[in-house]
Amino acid sequence: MKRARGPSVESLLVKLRQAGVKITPNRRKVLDCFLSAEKPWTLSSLHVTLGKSGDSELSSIYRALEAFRQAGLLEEFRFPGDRQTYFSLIRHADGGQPLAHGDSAHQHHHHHIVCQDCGTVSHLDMCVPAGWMGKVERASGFQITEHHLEFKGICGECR
Amino acid sequence: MKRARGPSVESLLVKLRQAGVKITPNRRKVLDCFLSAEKPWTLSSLHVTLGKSGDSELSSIYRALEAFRQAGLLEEFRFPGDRQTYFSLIRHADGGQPLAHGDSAHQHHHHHIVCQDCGTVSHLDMCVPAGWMGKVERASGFQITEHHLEFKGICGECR
DNA sequence: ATTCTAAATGCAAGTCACTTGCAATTATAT
DNA sequence: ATATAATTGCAAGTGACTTGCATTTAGAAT
Repeated sequence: MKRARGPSVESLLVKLRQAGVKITPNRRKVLDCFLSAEKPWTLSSLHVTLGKSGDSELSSIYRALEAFRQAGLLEEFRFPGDRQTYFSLIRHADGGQPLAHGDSAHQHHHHHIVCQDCGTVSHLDMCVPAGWMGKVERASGFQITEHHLEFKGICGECR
Repeated sequence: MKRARGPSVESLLVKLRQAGVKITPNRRKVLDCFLSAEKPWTLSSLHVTLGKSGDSELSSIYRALEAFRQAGLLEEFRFPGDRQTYFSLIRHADGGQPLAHGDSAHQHHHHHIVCQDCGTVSHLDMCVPAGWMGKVERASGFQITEHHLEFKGICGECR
């Protein structure tokens, strides 16, 4: 599994401040989860983790996720057949700074891949070829603003 | 929007029979929805449609969808931020016949694109380049068995 | 450091989209 | 025509959020 450099704590806190999001002890703990573990989190997994040590309320975590997402820190995604919503830190192409506005279409140059045996979720630091995206736009007549690509497969361990 | 030829009624009924799925009036109506409308259906949209004319029970439609999916007729997918599960007929690459077993990884050569303004869902009869999928496998160490790609954008009408 | 005020929290209750249990029916094979 | 495994209708249950509201608190302004 590849370890990619994510955004710094400071840049995230600045973003939150700018969005008018207050940093409470609970929210700091939620943020730390995302910073410390190279994996997508769910509302439930955060609640299990933070419930023990930090006894955070489910609804507070929920609202923290919403606030973080609206502030542009998190992206959400799902795997087909899975009821839960996953969240992970948005890692910008330049490794920490936000891209210019309007480039949102290709902002997240990574995707997710989940092992169908052990459930491990791995990041994939590559994106579909830009030229292919152009083909999609021409073929569909749509102007693409977002795309979500998720993989299932069998990881190296399980093979 | 492109109109692609889907599987024939007969081939679908054969598949269901083979899977031990009985064809009841209700299930026939569900199947007809998929055959008549070039769009993904949800449990709820089918219930609204069939509730009026055919007064089908929600749970029966639910179980029909499950049976159809297990028999290999339907695929399910979701759009991030959308709570509902969508279903659409699996349209094989050759336009009606199932592919050889083992080719499931690249069986569904189409994806979906939803307009963020009007909500229209359109099929996209193309798939990521096979060479790129190979790159993904090498980069991740995973053997890919499934991939799901959904787009959001602005359709020709809304632009 | 103290005050102020918009935000966040805890708790409880509500919503939505399924999902299941079970007794009564019914599509199919024989 | 009969047997029987599948399906149905109805009701109840589950999981994952999502919201309302009174109370508390982070962070800005003194």
